This record gives sequence, structure tokens and C-alpha cells, in this order.
Amino acid sequence: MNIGQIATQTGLPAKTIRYYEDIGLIQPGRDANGYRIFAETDAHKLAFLGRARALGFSIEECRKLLALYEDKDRASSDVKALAKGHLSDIEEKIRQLEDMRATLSNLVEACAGDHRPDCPILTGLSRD
Amino acid sequence: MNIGQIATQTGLPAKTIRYYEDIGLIQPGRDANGYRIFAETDAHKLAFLGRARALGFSIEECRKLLALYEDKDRASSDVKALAKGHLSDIEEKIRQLEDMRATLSNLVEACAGDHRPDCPILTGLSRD
DNA sequence: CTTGACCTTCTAGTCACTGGAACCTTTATA
DNA sequence: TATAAAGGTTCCAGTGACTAGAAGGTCAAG
Repeated sequence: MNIGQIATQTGLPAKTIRYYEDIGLIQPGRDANGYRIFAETDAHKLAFLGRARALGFSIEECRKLLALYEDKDRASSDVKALAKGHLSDIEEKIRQLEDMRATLSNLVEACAGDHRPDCPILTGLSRD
Repeated sequence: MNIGQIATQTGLPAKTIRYYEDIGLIQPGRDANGYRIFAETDAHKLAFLGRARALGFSIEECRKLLALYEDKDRASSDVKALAKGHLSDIEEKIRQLEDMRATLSNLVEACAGDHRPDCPILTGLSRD
């Protein structure tokens, strides 16, 4: 399979797939004309990467997950530890965003939003 | 005031303050020795920027907020529109992160996390 | 007079792509 | 068969918002 077909199949842009090769996540073969040729295992890896990225795992976490995925002697505790670490990162980000939302929505609600210049949002930002 | 003092006062790293000058958010004066000198208005602007950034406004949004802040003839509706736009960005991000959390925590809970290789996290990532 | 703390500029690195240029190969059509 | 469109290739540069580090100038204290 060529890169275009694999891109369609996995939903990943061709640029991204080339980038993943560049940083060593996949190693597709090459045709006589220089075109990349993707085997089924490459397709699986890319789909795996797409899902892991969609769950917010960083590229380096994905690399580790992929290594665990390919290691038939892995311990599931290693995978779980990685996933739990990422899960708490996500939860921390949610908390931060919720804090922002709370503060900002208070300011927004306090603001009349009319033609006058008086604005609690700006005063809220300019002094505590 | 020198950059170090203003950094302490505002809680922003000196590097960040230089960067903000670089991209035109502030225009501190210069002393004869080349050192930046910060007036009270600069201190206020930087504090304003710090709070806006803490609420997740992008630099370009901050630039607009600062312009509105300095425009005594602004309409508060313009500020409110900007803030509401950003608020819905935040809410969208929260939704996405909550989706990730839900999927990932299901996977994590399904995983025994022991010495065995069987892992629902990996199988969940490898096929739908 | 030297030490250390502070300041300056500049370059390059972060993360995960993404856009674009310049060029080559394959496939479809006139 | 000529050619054009649609694919592929590489390489370079840009994104956002800093941050690290190098190489050097300045200032206050002992």
C-alpha cells in the first residue's frame, strides 16, 4: 500500500505518517521507485498511534505503548501505570480549565456588554 | 525599575517579559547603560497580561484585551464578546478532555495491572 | 580588584505537526 | 504518443509561547 491509501485507511494525514517514520515510530519498506510501501502491521501500528494520540498520549508515551504492544512478555501493570499517569495529567488539565472557566464566567456574567466602556472583565484583569 | 524587580513584582520570568517586549506587548524605556526601565504603567500591563494568560487567553487575545483596556472609549460589548469566545474555547477543551478521561478510565479500570501480558488498554488501542 | 549578581543580545530548542517549494513517477485522457 | 493530473519524494521553514544557554557588559560590596 502507498501512503495515500494508508492515510485514507487510518485517517492520518500523509504528512503525519511521514513524520512518524522520521521519528522512528514506524519503518515502512520502500518500492523500487522510492515510494513507501506499507504492510498490514504498519497499518495496525498507525491506527494504534492514531487512537493513542486521540486519547492525548504524547508521542513519547505512544512510543512506550507501542513497545509494550509489541512485547509479548510485557506485564499489564506497566501499561496500566503509563495509562494512569496520563489519566491524572488529563484530570489535572481538566481541573485547571474548570478553574479558568469559573473565574472567566463570573467576569463575563458581571459584564453588561453594552456600548459603555465600564467593564468588570477588564477591571478584574487589571487588579485583584 | 529593572527587569528583575518587575519580574519579582509580577511573578513573570524575566525571559517572558523580554519576550513580551519583543512581540510588542510592552515598550519599556531604556537606561543609559542599556538596561530596561519599567514604569508603573508597564507593571500594570504586565500584571494584566499575567492574569489574562492565566485565564488561558492567547497572546493575540491578550493584545486585543490590552488595546481595549487602554481605549477609554471602548464598548464593554467588545470585551465581553472576546471573553465569551474564549470561554467557549475553554468549554470545548473541557469536553474533549472529559471524553478522553471517560474512555481512558474505562480502559484503565478494565486492566488487571498484574504480571500477565493480557491488557485491555492495549487491545482497546489496537482495534475498535 | 575581584567576586558575584544582575543586565544585555543572540541562537536554538521545545511539541507535534503543517505548508510549501521543487522535483520525480504513475495513470488517465486527447 | 504527448501531455496533464494525481500521486509520490525530499527538504526547509513556520506554528505558540516561551525557555535554556552562551558570550559578554555593568554594578555594588568587601
